[in-house]
Amino acid sequence: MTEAIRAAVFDELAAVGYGRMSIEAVARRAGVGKTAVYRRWPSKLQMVIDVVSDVVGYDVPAPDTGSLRGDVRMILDIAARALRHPLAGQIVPDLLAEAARTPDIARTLERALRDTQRGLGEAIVAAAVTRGEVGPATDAGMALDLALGPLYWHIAVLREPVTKSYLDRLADTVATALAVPRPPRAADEAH
Amino acid sequence: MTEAIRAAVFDELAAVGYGRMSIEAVARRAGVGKTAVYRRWPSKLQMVIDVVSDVVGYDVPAPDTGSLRGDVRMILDIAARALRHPLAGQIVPDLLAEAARTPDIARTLERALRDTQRGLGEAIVAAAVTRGEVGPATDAGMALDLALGPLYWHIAVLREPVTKSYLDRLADTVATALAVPRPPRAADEAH
DNA sequence: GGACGACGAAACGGTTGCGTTCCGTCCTGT
DNA sequence: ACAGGACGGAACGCAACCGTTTCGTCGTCC
Repeated sequence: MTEAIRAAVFDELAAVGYGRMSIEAVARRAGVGKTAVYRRWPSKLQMVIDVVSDVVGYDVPAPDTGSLRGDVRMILDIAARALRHPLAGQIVPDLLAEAARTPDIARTLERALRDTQRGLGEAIVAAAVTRGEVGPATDAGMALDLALGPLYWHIAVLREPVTKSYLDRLADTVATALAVPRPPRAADEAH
Repeated sequence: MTEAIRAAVFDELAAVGYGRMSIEAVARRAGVGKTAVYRRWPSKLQMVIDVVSDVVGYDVPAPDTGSLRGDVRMILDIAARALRHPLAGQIVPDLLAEAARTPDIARTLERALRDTQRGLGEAIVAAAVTRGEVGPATDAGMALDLALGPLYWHIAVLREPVTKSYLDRLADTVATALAVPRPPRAADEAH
């Protein structure tokens, strides 16, 4: 029962988005009376936050492939797989947009994204540091930005297909960029 | 009059999002009767597409600072300035999410983003190639992904402040990553 | 200065969703 | 076998919007 409603929330979110989603429609889709919904959650916002929180409470295992490039490639693969999922691919951008005007949603996504993500980045960079692949001052946050940013941009913004080859090249580039020692600040400030 | 309505569309888009936006609310905000709106556009979708198309018809001049790093930095600055604008920062992610379920919106954004963007990337990379900063096989698409992806990720997804220092480091990293000759494919396939 | 067009305001009937209440049924636990 | 709880369904009054129509008032052009 509760499971049917949770699934219906996802389907409805994907179909019409958070803004247009109505509790009536969720109940209809789940095949339950809306009484059943109101018995569980006091509002649309609370319902969505609860349902979404449940799902994003996954724990991505820190990859350990033995090389920075391999680790980055694995993270890219996991992220790409998630974003390619029809439901997630539709819901994530939607909630992201909604987060800009609903602090509770922003907080939920923040916990989901930033916290789990930060740990991942630090683990990967730390491993690469001990391996001697990158310098000890390497910025883990920047590393993840470099990897996930282009991926998200490609999938969610440009909406172009992401091929294995693209992921390979992206992982290559990111690992290389991080491995290169800080350049001697050639051609500084303005042109 | 028409100008007031256009402005109201933007404000309303930012305030409640495309999904929740109603023509009545737009008319109310613009201080006109909804008759005036319906006289101009047949539907909410057409109205939004028309209004948005008008604005994104800008022409970003191809930067020419004399160095790849400088060109990248300038593009990052322009993009960051645009995304930091309260209206754009709210509206862009919203329309992006809506684009996933409304082909007409997707097409509008595609023209706006991909086409103007592609030209920019190719111009910058071409200039860098003639300067000898990068190899002739450099992928302009990947170059832009590398620059704009992390920026968008940082601003719109992580919602963390983007400092000048961050943009500096990002431009540095991107320029460096592109400048490095393709590595000898060390440690290939799986781990 | 007279005609025409665009305007706002208001109202139309219809739909959808809100959050709540009530009722009759069915399932469960004991 | 019985009691209690959760269920679906229906209806409540209320509000917002839909897209259209009507009407009286301006402003503008010739």
